[in-house]
Amino acid sequence: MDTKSQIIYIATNLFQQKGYKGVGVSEILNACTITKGALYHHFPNGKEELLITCLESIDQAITTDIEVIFKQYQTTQEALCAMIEKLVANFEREGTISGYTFSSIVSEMASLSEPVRNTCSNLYAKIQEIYIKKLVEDGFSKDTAASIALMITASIEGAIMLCLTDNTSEPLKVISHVLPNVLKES
Amino acid sequence: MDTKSQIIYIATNLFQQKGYKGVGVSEILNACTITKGALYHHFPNGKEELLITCLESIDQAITTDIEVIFKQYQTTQEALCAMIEKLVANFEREGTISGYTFSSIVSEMASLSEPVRNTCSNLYAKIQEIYIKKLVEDGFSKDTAASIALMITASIEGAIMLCLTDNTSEPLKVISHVLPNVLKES
DNA sequence: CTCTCCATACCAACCGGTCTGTTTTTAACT
DNA sequence: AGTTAAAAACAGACCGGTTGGTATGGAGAG
Repeated sequence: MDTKSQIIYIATNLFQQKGYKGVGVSEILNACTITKGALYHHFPNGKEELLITCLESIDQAITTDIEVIFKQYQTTQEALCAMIEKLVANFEREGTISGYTFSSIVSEMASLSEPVRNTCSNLYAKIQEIYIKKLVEDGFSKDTAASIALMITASIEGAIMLCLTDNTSEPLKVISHVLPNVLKES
Repeated sequence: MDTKSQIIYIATNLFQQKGYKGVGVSEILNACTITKGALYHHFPNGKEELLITCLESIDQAITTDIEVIFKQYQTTQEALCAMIEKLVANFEREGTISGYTFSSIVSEMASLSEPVRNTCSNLYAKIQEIYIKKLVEDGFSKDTAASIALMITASIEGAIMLCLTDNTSEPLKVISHVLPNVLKES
């Protein structure tokens, strides 16, 4: 793997765990066993440019992953269950959700950097698009599909946060059981 | 208002907006128009002690506020609608949710500081307790009440995050319409 | 005279970022 | 194929500014 990809991969993990300000440039350098010259060669605009690149990398990872799962299962409900199960497994294995969320960055940077906020906004929109598409296939109208997709996104993100605070995978499991109620006609 | 209360009040707002690492001690000092001597007199253990005090202050504010609303309305659903409406109004007035969430601190500090993580965990538990109590009054069993309460908390927190990223109050409004579906028998 | 409360000067550590110089790879020309 | 120039990739010293935190000293109240 080339240096740039490695930087992105490692920095992404760090940012997800500790947020933007929580990770120092030198910490990234140590983790990658590179020096400042390398980092500022690939990311001349520094840390924030790296963050945005990482966010786009997360975007790729999340959306393709979700899309794969959503193609495997017939209904939205089944796909959601499988997806959350994967999140739970991920959490129980690594003690943190890596790769599926970037809430720490959102809540930290939304009020500080417009570019970052925008990138995150597009990311969430893209994820919801996948849900909406499947929901429409399930027979929902476009409007209700959009509402449900938002509800799904919100509750999963919130549940992940509760998992981190409580140090249990329970919240995600509970969400998985309650979400079907949202997938009924309104 | 005495100096200590003022520090807590102002620091709480700053922490909610920018997270823990996002706020410098000197920034707090400027906002309070005090000096380091005052801060470290009232909080000898420094910034983290101040944060935890702020979290407990948020706890007080949130729980009493929610409790007032939940006593005003008959059913959980009505109370929730009123509560979210208040959040929406707050967001549209101030451009940010102040006083009702601390997600930025959670996702940032959960993996870094056990004391902070624990404080946050207790906070969320306390909020859910209010929901659960009302839900049991509505006729739900204790187990399903707990599940629903968690779902409510998660979706609201997630919706707040989406509001911040999208810079709209729409997500909260949508949640308000979808949440009733969760309040049916499972 | 003491104790709470606070102001100020000071500190080492670290922050993100720049700069210059060196190595390594690539491309072109003979 | 061998030589060479240019460009990409990187190393590491250096910088001003800021970080959270400490130590000292003074003002005012009891």
